[in-house]
Amino acid sequence: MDKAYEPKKYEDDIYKSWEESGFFNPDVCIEKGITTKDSKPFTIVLPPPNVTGTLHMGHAAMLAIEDVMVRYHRMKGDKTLWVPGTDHAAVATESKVEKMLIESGEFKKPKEELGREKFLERVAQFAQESHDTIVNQSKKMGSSLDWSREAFTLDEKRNLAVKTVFKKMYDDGLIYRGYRVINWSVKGQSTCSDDELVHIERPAKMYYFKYSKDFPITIATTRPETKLGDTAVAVNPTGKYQKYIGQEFEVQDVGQKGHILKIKIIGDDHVDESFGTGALGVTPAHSPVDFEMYLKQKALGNDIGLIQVIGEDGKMTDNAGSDYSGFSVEEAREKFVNYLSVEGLLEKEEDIMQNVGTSDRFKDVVEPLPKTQWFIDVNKKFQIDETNFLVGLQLTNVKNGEEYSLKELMQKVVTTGQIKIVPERFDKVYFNWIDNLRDWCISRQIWYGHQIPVWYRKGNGERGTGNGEIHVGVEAPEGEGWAQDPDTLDTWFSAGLWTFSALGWPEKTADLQNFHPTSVLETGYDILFFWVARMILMTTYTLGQVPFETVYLHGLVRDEQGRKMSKSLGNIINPLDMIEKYGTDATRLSLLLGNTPGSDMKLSEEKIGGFRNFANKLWNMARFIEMTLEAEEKKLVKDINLPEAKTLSDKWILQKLNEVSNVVVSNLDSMNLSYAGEKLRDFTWNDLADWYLEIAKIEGEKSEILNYALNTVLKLWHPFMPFVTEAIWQEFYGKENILMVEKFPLSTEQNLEIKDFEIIQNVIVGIRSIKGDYKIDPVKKLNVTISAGDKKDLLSQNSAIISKLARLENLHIEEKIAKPDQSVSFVESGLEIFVELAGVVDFAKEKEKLGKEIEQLTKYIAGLEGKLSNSGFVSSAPASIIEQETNKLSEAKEKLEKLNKQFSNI
RNA sequence: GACUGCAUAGCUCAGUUGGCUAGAGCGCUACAUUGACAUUGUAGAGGUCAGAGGUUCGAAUCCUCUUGCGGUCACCA
Repeated sequence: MDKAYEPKKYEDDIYKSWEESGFFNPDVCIEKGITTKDSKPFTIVLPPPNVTGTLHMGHAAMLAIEDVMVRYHRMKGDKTLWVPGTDHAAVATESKVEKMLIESGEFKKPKEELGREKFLERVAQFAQESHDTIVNQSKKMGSSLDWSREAFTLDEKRNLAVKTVFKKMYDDGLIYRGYRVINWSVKGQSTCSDDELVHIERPAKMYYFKYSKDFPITIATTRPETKLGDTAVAVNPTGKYQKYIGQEFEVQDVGQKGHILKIKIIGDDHVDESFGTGALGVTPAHSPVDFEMYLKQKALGNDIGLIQVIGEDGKMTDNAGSDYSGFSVEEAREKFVNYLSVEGLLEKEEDIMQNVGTSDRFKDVVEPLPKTQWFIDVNKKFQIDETNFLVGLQLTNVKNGEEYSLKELMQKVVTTGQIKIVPERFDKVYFNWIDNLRDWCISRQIWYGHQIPVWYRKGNGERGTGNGEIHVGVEAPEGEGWAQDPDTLDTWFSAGLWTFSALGWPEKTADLQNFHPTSVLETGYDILFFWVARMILMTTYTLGQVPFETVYLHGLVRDEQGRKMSKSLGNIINPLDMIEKYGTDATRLSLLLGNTPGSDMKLSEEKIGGFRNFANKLWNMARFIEMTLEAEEKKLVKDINLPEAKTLSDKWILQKLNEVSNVVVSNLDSMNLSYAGEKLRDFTWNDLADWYLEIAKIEGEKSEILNYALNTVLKLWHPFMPFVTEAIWQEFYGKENILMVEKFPLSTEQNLEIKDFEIIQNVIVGIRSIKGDYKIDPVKKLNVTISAGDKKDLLSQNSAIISKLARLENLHIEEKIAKPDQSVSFVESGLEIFVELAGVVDFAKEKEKLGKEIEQLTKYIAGLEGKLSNSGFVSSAPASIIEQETNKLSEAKEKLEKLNKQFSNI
């Protein structure tokens, strides 16, 4: 073995050997007897990265976390599957390619110049390249994904799933075509859903004005130009303007000569008297709230009308009047405000802070516009019909024939605990989101994505705005004159089907039977709504199953100052660079340890470097063990049983090893990956390397235990650090033996008494501390005398260890012995340890130190005594606690007695 | 505005159902160093667990309030 572990030398070959073994594929594992057909399944579908570029640290964290879970379960013998895939990411990818084509100078308006088909070819080509990069990077991370099952959200199989679900929802009346005010991105020339809006706060002006001199009510707005399309003024039904309700005004010359507004006064509870002027100018075409009011009035038989004054291009329409038509919103605003002020209609301008919705993708402020679009109705009830489901109805407390809305179903599976969210606090966030959820606009006016499976003819406009024939189906309709809706679906529609579409639905595949519902959905909390919630919606509706049993949410990876990593800040840590520099295992550990689910993690290069050191430490421990065995002319054995403990230290390390195995198992089961890893690191470095390996050098003849401990530790570490552990394993046992599919050390009941060893440790540490305190060269060998009482045999049996590790010249152990001259002492577990320090003992210092210790101990004893004499404590505390406290007290008292004696002897 | 998270050593964080003289890693200080490892070892310093009340025999842990910093959602014209 090399002196230092060099990740680069091993990683690629090892990954290749895993791939060649076929063990990423559960079918192969069954074939080779690693698991069985009937074993418990463990499934994760990878949150598919967008094909928009390369992987970042967030992806790396995701891959690392999921790979730990997957490798752990595979080693446990579960039928384990991790399905890879990528997401077409519709808008994100399309706009990225468009931008690239423009930047390359090849095109000015790529979509126009190329046409739909050619443009999509370009996008597909880019997506393919991105995909290849992503796959390679995922492999670099060591991800044990089953590549034979790879899926893409826009491939044929997934397209079939999308069309099938669309049709089903349409037939159930859950997907409908509706004329609504939607969020329009002028820049992107497409709708976006409510969830894709990012609200930003910005300064704005609030204008107070009247439509005309004789109009009775003043209104307030931040968007005066839209007021050219007002059709009503809403007032509180019981407020100060109550008397006007029902009146209708024909206002002449608004904004320009001849522009007439017909304004009805309506009552609406939504209007808050204390805000603005207490009256609201209703612009049904350009505000979702106003549109709701419009619908409400219409339902009451009062059609107030709707006038669209802003077009899809963000410019004023003819409806705004000839003076405004064709002007930009900003220009029109200036013009109209100027008009109002000249006419004396403007009462007040006020500077305010305003929240506006911007498109997350296109970064422009969205324009609310009325358009006919496709929506998913989240409130409409539908009947549960178990014959629709592949494997029947599997939702807790949901019965066949009952009626649910999609919202209710989404709530139900979490309230019943059928889906568990980790950390739990995100339950509330989830429910809060559902409570505020409105119908989901799913149609997008872009080309890259699943084209809506709807065809129109005769009397229908391009997007079916008329009342002609319509065909919704998986296949195109037969006959002449049909045209498919040119729009595509929101990328989250297909992503919502991911757990089951990736497993082959709507075909009745074996994978669906075997691996769905999936076990864990692990992803960043930032896409809880976008994706996780929508998968729950789609899967419960389509399959009558939950998509997954547990949602594990990780936090965002931030820089060491806690800032988001971004190009503009220049603080991006690239996972591939870190892998190159420190190795994959170190990079993985830095993302796995030292954080908790759901909270953001701060990452620094230093941290990664620290774990590189650890990987090397593990390597060198293995190297040492190999050399030790060689020296003893022993061979490392792969399948070694629990060896017999010959010495106290053996007992101790075997017990510790067992304890840490149990901790790792139970914490991996409860998904505390970080805690499991930290405990394992502490054991490996502190107990095994720093103590036991040092003792092995002294006691010798430990080949079996060293062999056993190393094997166990490599297995325990494998899910976290697959490469270095596998490298060591194959170095020892040959390339035909693959650690990845070895049996994970399961928890056992073993209870060896290790207290005695801890006494030895404390004696050693105590002596070392004295050396440190007196600034004595660690190499200098000292004489130590121990007054050991009934522990004399124990200490004598372990005197070699004490002498060596504490670097002693002579060690005298007696049952009872007086303090030698020129010595300092300490008390440990009833022992008095005297360290001879000829010439350097500073009695004053010694006395001061002892005094401090006595003082502290006295306080401590007083506290314990107080506790134990407190009748409340004695009567209400559990017996085990009382016993524990009693023991503490007697130990402390014994120690105090000895310290007092020493103190008076100085 | 509603909801929500966080505040523990210089830094990053553990601390699982209340039972600690409050821990780890990094950093810092001192010392060591030829055969597993300087990507190392040994030891040390460093904390009124944000503040104030409360519940309890017992609070870093539970409750209330205050302060500071985040996050998510939201139709206030």
